[in-house]
Amino acid sequence: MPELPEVETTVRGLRPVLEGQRIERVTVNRPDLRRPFPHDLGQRLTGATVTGLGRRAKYGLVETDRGDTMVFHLGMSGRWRIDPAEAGKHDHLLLDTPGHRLALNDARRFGSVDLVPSAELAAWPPFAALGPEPLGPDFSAAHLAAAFDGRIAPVKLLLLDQRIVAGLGNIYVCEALHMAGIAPVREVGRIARARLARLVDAVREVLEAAIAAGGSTLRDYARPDGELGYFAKQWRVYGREGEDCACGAPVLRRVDGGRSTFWCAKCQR
DNA sequence: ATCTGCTCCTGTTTGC
DNA sequence: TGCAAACAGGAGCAGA
Repeated sequence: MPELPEVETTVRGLRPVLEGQRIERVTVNRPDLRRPFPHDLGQRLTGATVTGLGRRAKYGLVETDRGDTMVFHLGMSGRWRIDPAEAGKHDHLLLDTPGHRLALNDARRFGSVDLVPSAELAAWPPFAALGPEPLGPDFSAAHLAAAFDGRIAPVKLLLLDQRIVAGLGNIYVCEALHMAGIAPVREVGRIARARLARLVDAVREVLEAAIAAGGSTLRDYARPDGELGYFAKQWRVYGREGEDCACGAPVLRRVDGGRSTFWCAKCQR
């Protein structure tokens, strides 16, 4: 599942083959993913030179010299294939530069591609309400305390709220809560400040470890170069229902609205 | 404003 | 063996 670390890994993988390159050809094999591509995507990208790559939350950013930024979201199954040996069944968008072919492949089509004037990115509706980057300076215990104040929702739910912190998904929220010793169902308004500080540290630690490992994988995530990430092996609770936590107690799983939560009732209170 | 629950999509895994 | 149901889940939205 591409969460922040996987998107960061993807961007880092794309940078050497895209930065400074001219997009000579754009092929749209299918005009939409989760929502339609911009109708003039090909026209606006063809001939443009990529001036930089970046990331905001779980979105990848491809900035061009035309004043546009292509914003992509990988959804659940999205990945960029670099110089694929053969056409993939779900290669929805192809970008050809003088040296490489890039294919955006997304079997489950939960992803998106948009073209946004670079100067208006911050005000672009999907970005306008995003919270701070979890690896940035504005994500702190004080920030969480303010965001959680007076609310009764379970902490896991609010950590998934991109308006509070931008970039966490189901996997890393489960992992960070375990690392911080906080139960997923804990009401946010009843978490002591010191524990929020631990949570902030845990979020940063788990994300940085995942980026260092090259991004996680479940089944269908691949790095841009096609190599599978391997951080999955380091998960403490995610996907480990019934196995022993490091403390010896079993890892538990519950499902809310079709979404799984993994935790240890002994370590997390 | 907050919260719950549903929808989208399809390849893979699980269960009978 | 074969087929159906479950499962993965980010984001957006309706409705209470």
